[in-house]
Amino acid sequence: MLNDRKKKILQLIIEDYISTAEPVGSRTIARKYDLGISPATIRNEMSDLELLGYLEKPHTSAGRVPSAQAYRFYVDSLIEPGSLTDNDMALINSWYKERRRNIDDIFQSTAKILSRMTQNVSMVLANKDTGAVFRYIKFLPLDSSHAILCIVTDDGNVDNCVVEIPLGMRPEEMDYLAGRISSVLEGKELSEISDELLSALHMDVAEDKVLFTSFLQAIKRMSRKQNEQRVFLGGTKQLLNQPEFRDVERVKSLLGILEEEKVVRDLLVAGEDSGLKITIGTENKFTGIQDCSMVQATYRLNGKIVGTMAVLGPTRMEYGKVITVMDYLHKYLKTIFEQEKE
Amino acid sequence: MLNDRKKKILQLIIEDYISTAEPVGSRTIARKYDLGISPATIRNEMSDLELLGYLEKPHTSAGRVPSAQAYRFYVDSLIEPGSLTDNDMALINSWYKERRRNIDDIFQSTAKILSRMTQNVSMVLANKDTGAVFRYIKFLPLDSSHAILCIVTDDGNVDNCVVEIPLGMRPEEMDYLAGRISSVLEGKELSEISDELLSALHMDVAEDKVLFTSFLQAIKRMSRKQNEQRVFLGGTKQLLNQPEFRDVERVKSLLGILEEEKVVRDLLVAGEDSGLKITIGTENKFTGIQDCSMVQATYRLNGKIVGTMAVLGPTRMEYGKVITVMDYLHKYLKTIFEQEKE
DNA sequence: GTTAGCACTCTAACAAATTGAGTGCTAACA
DNA sequence: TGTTAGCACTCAATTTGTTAGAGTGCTAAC
Repeated sequence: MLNDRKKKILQLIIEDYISTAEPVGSRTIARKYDLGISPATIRNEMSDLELLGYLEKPHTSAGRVPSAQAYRFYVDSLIEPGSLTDNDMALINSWYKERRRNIDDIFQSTAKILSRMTQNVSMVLANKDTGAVFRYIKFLPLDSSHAILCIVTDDGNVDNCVVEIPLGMRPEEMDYLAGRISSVLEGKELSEISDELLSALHMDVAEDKVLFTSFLQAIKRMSRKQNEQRVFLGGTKQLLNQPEFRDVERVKSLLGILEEEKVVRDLLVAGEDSGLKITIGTENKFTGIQDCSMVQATYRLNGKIVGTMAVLGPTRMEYGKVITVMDYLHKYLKTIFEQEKE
Repeated sequence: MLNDRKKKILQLIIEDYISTAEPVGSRTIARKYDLGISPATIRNEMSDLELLGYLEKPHTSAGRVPSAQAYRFYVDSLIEPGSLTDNDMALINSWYKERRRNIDDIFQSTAKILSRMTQNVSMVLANKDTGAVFRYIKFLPLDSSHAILCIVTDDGNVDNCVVEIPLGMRPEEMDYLAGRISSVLEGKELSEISDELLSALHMDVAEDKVLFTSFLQAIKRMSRKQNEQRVFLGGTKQLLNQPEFRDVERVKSLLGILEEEKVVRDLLVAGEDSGLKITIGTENKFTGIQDCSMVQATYRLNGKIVGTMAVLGPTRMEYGKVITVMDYLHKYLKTIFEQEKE
């Protein structure tokens, strides 16, 4: 185990490196932070820390740089939970208010805020299965040959599509049909409306084939939408602010990965189990981001995963800040979602 | 006026520079393209072209580079209309099919395709005012204290929101209210439903204040959505492929501009009048992109502007290819929109 | 255990030398 | 008169050389 002084020195080196991106030398530590010991002593300690695998030298006469192991130790043992400044909180709140018309806007804002606050790329995965329950369908007349089919769920969502009215069908007949379909599906969760159920229904109302096909498509679309996971990215531009990404090639390769929605989704899903997950460098098994770190937080509502958010950046990342921001966003979202459900 | 040989040489220089991004020297031209004249002769011609303002020298002993004037001449007189390869057309068609669920997806795909085919940033502005006409509103029951307010327009769009039912109000009363509002607004274009009209309506039904406010919000939102212009960007990542943007600072500054949706919208609206508009370098009056060129095509349906698409990149741009691609997309969209309207 | 002193190392920054692509001019040629 | 070979000249880019500075590791003294 490291003694207190080693810990302290290691912490200072890590934090200095995080903020400057420059290798840290013994004199820097002695000058900047008053530890009451001379550079030579610090040098000896650093030499030990290097031997123990916590520090690395880019070359003989540069300062030292934290290793992945050092970051791991840092996030596990050294980091102290911080809190946001009032200013930051006010900023976040105002950014959320900027544009909030539907639930997707909230996720989009979260991604944006996360990246702005951390100067890194952010990813938000929204699980949409809110367990909405089918209520009824209804046909609204449009013109002589078309009607609008509305599917109403108990969360107040309405999906609709235009359907053609079969020749000669009267409004009462359509209402009757709507009633029959409704009574069968009433109370079912959208996600549990299976193909079997629908085809059973089909037998029942087979006479009105055209109309039923339209209905089938609409309900399927709605249930798909319901189960859909959506990915929101934020701050891909922020990458360019990080000295690690001064090199255009590196930017390109990372952006290439982020462009593949499927990859991002897999990446996020892989880390969903634990509440807060921090992967440093090669701890992450996805190729292409193994020189990056990722902090991911998954949030649940009544035990169900609602979404997960992550920050991706160079291993030299402000882990403390990231965690603090995520924590705040987490709480903020919680309030919003609970309020949404009433 | 330029004689044929000068034209030919200028064209070769421009095209060589477009494809290599390197200043073009007299020997290169003589070697690559068999004009039957020696480098010395070409040198004399180039010297003339420089005097005439078509060529510029980065420095004494580099080759020469086309001036803005040269590009202008090129797009006006030298460029010959090309056509897409079968391969490209197949690619475009498949990309369009990839994801097409609603009208926005089409615009998004257009932006994506445009950027992929041209290796530059693309912008698509979608005007949404389709001239939809108000038909009627309808309340759908949800639970004892809530209903869903649906606003139906003649194009088959339904906007909906959950409203609270005033205590003690019976369904018949709500239907009556819906009928009254509907009869006043029926047949009006959403964009012409003014505040005055709504407040006049308010006088009329003032007794049901809570419900009416909800309705007001919904109709306003719908009319806003109707007039909304949406901007779709594509291929901001492509920037990094252009040698002109090897410098991270330049990338940052351009991305900064593209991030401001309002700026992009203004930029696109400014060039909407003409069918095809090419601005080269400082011909564009917007600051920040004056070292870029922009090719913009505006498409109309029945005389009304439906949208406009543009490609933004370095002045050294494959104008011919860009125009060809846009032309194809234009035709493709036309088919889709006409089919959409039936 | 701590520290001052010092030789040693290695990069980054700067300067000087070299290379090579390209031009402009001139004189000769068809 | 238009074309071309030849040659001196220019200038950025590359290479090579030099220096300064930051940092280390070791040793000996405290």
